Amino acid sequence: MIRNAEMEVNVVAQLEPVAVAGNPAAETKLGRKRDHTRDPEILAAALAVLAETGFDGMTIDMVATRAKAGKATLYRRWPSKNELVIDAVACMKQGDLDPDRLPDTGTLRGDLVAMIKPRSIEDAEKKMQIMAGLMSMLSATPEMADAANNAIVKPRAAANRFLMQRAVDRGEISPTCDIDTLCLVTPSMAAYRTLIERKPVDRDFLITLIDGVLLPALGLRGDTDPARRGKVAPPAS
Amino acid sequence: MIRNAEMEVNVVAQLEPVAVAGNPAAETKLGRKRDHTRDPEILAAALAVLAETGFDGMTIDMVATRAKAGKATLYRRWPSKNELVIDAVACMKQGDLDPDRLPDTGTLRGDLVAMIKPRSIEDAEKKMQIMAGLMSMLSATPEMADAANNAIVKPRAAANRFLMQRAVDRGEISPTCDIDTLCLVTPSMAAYRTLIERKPVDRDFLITLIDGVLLPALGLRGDTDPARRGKVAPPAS
DNA sequence: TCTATACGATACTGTGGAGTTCCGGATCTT
DNA sequence: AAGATCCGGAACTCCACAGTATCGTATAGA
Repeated sequence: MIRNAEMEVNVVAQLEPVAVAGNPAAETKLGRKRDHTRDPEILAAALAVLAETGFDGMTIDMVATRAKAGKATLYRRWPSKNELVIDAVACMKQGDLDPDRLPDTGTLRGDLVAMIKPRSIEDAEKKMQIMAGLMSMLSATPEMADAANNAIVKPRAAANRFLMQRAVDRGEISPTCDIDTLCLVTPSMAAYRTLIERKPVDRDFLITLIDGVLLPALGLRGDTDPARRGKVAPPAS
Repeated sequence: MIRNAEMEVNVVAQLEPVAVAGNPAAETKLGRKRDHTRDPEILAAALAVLAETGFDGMTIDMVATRAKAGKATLYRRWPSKNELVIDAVACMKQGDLDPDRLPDTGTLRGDLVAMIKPRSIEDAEKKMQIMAGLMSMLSATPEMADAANNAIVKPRAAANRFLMQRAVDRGEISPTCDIDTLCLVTPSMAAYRTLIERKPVDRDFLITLIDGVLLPALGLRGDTDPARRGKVAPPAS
């Protein structure tokens, strides 16, 4: 499900022999080279299994089977299940939220509404499933918590912060607003709705958040007219 | 750590012989009776282990040891680990959030601030740990999801809703406010902060939420914001 | 007192998964 | 071509834990 074939892979343990001075055997590697183009496929398989079964329900065999790889291959590249999962989560950054590609409609509400796309919702939902599968080990493995936070929540919060900051810069909202807190409202409440309430994070819910929480808290009047709800402002440019 | 010794215990499988008409053996039970006063201790031990290790890391032996009970005793009362945990979660309702005992200071801000007590924070933190430990199985076991939602989040949201509704009733805030959404802001963001960000949910954070998110969204001016920004429509009469 | 049962403690069984090892075949370097 | 290393696949070891069985002891009712 990961489309970005050139996804950057930061394998935690590279497992390559250290080039020790005076050790000629370490300088040139003979034999077949490791096919690193398969790393992303394996990590994607790990993410898929993780989302479906959670960390504890996931087995290395499941990942290997789904990636059409051998279990030994996985252990040649990652020293343990833990490190494989940490790597998989860390490598799932997705470019949907680059500041360059964010909407720019001229109003904060237009920008926020324009970010609601079926693709974006679906993507967020899958990330939430992964987060749920990781939850139990976050307290025991801080590296996992950091990886999850950096890959799943921070990018979305950063996008919201960017849009809000731009609204501040053009004078739409007051610079005294607590943007750092408010940009976390949507991710937090979407997570709660998905993981605990088990209700869908659909367009209506997100519009409710924007008009009932975010904009009022920023000193703007939410659009309370149901007839106008969901209308996206015409693209700027 | 559960002080309420009279905690109600809804054992899922009571395991008592059904009094079948015509079966004399089922009517009178001989021998030593089961000591049901120990049920709460066992469930409390299960909750403690659950919070510390998560569901998958928790073993029946850990619970038995902490409860100073034998493993067989646990299996005499609950048919499986799953049912024990469901029962433990369902029985953890705590009376700190009765509508009768909620603060009544005359203003919504006063009420919300008055709910910030060290005891309350500590209690919420432990519940969050339990929730994290359950996360991975919520999707697989709906009964668990319901038990967790009912015992952990719903009571707090209900308390917030009660305070906000009272503010509506006395005309402090507009009845058009989306109270059902706003009463979930604090629990959601506290959960995010605890479980993913791994920062403490302290008094400062909660005050920030109240003054930077909740009150502005309800059309009230937060305490820390000196500038009077966009005004929300006055209460409809 | 006698009997049936609960109790804590401990040993035991069965299963499932992490991690390892080996195999035949493929692919790279020299 | 030859040797080294990778590959997928499968068998293997090791261990932790759910659940069961059995012990001697304690306590309830008859």
